[in-house]
Amino acid sequence: MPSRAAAAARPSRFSDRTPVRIATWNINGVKARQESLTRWLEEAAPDIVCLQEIKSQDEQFPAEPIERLGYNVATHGQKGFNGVALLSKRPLEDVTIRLDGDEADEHARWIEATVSTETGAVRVVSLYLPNGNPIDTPKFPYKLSWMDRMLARAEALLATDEPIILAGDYNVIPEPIDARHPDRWVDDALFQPESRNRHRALVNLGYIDAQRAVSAADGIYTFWDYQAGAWQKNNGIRIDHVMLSPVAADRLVTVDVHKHTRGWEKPSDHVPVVVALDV
DNA sequence: ATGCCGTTTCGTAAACGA
Repeated sequence: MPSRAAAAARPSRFSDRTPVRIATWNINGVKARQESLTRWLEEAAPDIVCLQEIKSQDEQFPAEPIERLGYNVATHGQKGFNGVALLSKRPLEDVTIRLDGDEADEHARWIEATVSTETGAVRVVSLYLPNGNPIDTPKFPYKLSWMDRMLARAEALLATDEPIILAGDYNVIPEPIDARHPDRWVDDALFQPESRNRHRALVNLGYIDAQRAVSAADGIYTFWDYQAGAWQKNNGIRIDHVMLSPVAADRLVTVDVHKHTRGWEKPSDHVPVVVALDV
């Protein structure tokens, strides 16, 4: 009676509701990836999607084909690069953009919204953390100050009762096991102690790395460079993360990396990460 | 290794990414 055994093994804290599935995906250009995005939305059917690097202004964002699949759309774009978006089958409420702490920062890297569920509501953030390379240029201190601003916002969000989901391209390799060849990243902004320490500070605030809550395995990657046959050699890194507040982590059911999309024609260099929450 | 590849832009070379 394997099915009965599986049902009995299900932790009792989970309900019989269908979990809410929340995804993050750096699509590296929403217009270039329009077909892939539609295909993936149809096959994966996530409830909420956090997109990064849409590389599109709000007016140019191809919302219609996405809305036709039943999604509401909120974007925070800019011309040429950066840009984040939220897609949700349920309405996106109280949408806010930008990260507090630097009025002069014009980069489109942060969008928040509340989505109501059967039992309450969740606050979801789609974030695109600065790359920071090369580290001997102003780009690296910009990354670090941006992370300090993120930590302040993350802490403020914990004061609410709602489960918080901070999902996106963090451009941080948290640990050596998150890279196929960690030695090759020692001079890179993604693997600097200052970057990793700030990511750990997010954990110390109480946020849980959803992937690490379900698996301690190495070899779990979300990005493979277009160059030098990185995908063919499985030379990957794990830099796309879903960070959950304690209340959200208590409801975590599964985490899946949709690695197969990296093998599609004209792929993004990142793949989606999908978490299921019983909320 | 100032390289590799891919997207975008007042474009056909340069900026940006990781």
